[in-house]
Amino acid sequence: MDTKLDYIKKQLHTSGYKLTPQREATVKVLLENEQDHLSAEDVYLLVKEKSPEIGLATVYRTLELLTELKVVDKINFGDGVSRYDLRKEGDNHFHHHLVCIQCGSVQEIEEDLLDDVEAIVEDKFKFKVKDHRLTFHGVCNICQDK
Amino acid sequence: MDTKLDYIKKQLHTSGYKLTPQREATVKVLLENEQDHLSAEDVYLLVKEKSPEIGLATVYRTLELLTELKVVDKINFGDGVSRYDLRKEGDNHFHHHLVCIQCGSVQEIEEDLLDDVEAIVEDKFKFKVKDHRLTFHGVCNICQDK
DNA sequence: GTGTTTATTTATAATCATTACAATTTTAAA
DNA sequence: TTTAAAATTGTAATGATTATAAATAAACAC
Repeated sequence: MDTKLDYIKKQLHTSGYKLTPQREATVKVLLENEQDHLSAEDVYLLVKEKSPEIGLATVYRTLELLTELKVVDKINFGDGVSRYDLRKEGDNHFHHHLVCIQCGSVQEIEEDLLDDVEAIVEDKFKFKVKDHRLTFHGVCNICQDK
Repeated sequence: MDTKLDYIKKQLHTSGYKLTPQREATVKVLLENEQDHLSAEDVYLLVKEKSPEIGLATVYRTLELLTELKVVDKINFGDGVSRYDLRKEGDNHFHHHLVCIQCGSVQEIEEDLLDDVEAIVEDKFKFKVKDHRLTFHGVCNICQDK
């Protein structure tokens, strides 16, 4: 059931970090809001509902730690706040995002779109690709129907 | 000779903005440092060398204006500052970037890598693509030779 | 279990990039 | 030139994030 949570716990443990109640609560919030792109403040407020004693700095530190462990990706849509996006277990690259310039919605897509492109980059520029970030800006299907 | 500068001046004018000495000085700095990815603070310091009376707020406002006019792209490499990247005249999308995770260098590439990918996104997700941002993280050719 | 060392958390203060503000200056056009 | 709108300046305010120091909790040897 809770395989994702277990996976993340194991990641923490094997990297030598402790599993504190605060870290567990933060991870649970991320798992319960997988489709959203929460800011640190968002996460803080949600964690606080269940664990009111948590501090904002702890949430920041935990998110930074999870980023380092590649459990989440820290992303930025240009609105001045960092957002955190849970990676799929074993995924080796970022989700791609479709940002609607009319309604602001963010859709996440999982497709492997860049295999060919990465091959070109590696070959032509002798650049060893480890990861990528791809965001499209445009008009979502809902806004197109207006 | 100064076609790019002229082009930008025209863009300002046709959009109803005035060509002030501060704006011109800012644009010149961007043109003289095309390969770099300058932060607002970087631009401010460079402009100040030639035009010491300029204010930081003016640089911020000018860069914002140029972003709006699509003369520059505001980009973010996750280090807490926005950087500004001059677009090629008539270009309709962002440069792509190769960020080296070892030495931190940023290489800019101009290739049209995403035409096929955009077609897939438009078709499969009914998302009308207007622009995109693509960054690769990996190891540059210099660091590979170590 | 007790004590000890180290990691973690907390609350708050500090930092840093960016934006807002009010007063002043400049621009462009009548 | 006069004038009205636009732009700039210096500074203050904002807001996200990070650093700090004291307190707490965890792991581990004995």
